Amino acid sequence: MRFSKKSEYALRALTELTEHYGRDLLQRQQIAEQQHIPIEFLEQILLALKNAGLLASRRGVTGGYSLIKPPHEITLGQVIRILDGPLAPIACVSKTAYQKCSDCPYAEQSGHEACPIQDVMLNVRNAISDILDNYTLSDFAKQSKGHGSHANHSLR
Amino acid sequence: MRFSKKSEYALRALTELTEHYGRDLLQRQQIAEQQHIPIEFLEQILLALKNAGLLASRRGVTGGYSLIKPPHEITLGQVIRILDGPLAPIACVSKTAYQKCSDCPYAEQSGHEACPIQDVMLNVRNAISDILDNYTLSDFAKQSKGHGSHANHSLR
DNA sequence: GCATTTGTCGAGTTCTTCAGTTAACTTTTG
DNA sequence: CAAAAGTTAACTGAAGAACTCGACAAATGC
Repeated sequence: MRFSKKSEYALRALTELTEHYGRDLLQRQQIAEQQHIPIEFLEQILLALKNAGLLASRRGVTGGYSLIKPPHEITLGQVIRILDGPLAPIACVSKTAYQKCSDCPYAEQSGHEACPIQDVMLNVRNAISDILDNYTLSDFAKQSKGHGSHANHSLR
Repeated sequence: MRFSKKSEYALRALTELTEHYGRDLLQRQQIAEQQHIPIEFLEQILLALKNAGLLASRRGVTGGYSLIKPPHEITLGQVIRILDGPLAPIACVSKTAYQKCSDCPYAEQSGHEACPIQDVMLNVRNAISDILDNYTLSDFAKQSKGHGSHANHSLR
């Protein structure tokens, strides 16, 4: 039940980019060094984030990447879905990529008796996305600076 | 961010075993047929559950498996950890299998400035285990019978 | 305009895990 | 002792994770 390195690296790279938001461009190499991420691997992560519309880039000697949207509009859920796919722990409870369980004996019978597993897993999915879809990059940056000042609106 | 088939099959097999708790033994084959699980794969799952102390077994012609503990004492969290390992989405927030992030620039510095990622991921981990460690096999069975009667104590 | 520096793109590589299979056991019962 | 069950370990094929490489395209600046 792990997130991939891709997601983790993406979040780390985005914290760097958040700190430079509205100011200057950051180059792959700078990010890679700051965050100890293999540069060629980071490259494809940045590309994915760019294709997803989160980053802008410029080529050439003064090139680099920058956030294209304000940090408080980018949620961790968005980022992780870009790199790892849906958050749901099993496919039959995914909102973004639902798939009927092929072999579950409870799946889609006529009387549509609820699958007990599906029921819990939906709770799990919702708990995860409640946190990750309400936590933005700006929350991130706040915390890494003034450690402790974060409101923690993801847990009651 | 998915649970494995092993975990899913384990939960499905355990619902069968829960229904027979305190009565008779269930054989691999019966479980496999009821739940459409490949029998040889199911076998290693049942073995893992047995080695973890959840099941008893008997060999021979009248053999089979049975729950060794009452269903209300077995949580889904226990089961999933047996087959999939820790629930934590990244290793540095696992209670059962903590590992220091090797490359994270925030990890364990002298002033131990908190890692912002670690902070959110700990919330995620706790949200998941709040659900899975409080949901037992007996909750499961209740729901698959009288669908809808389950108290749902895992979400507020 | 050519060299240098950066990003872009596609493919390849290595390693591990997932999901399932096979085969050689041991134990129990009739 | 044969048949039916569980036990154990090893094996395999496919997929995914985590990088790596090489050729290319655009921007800069002398």
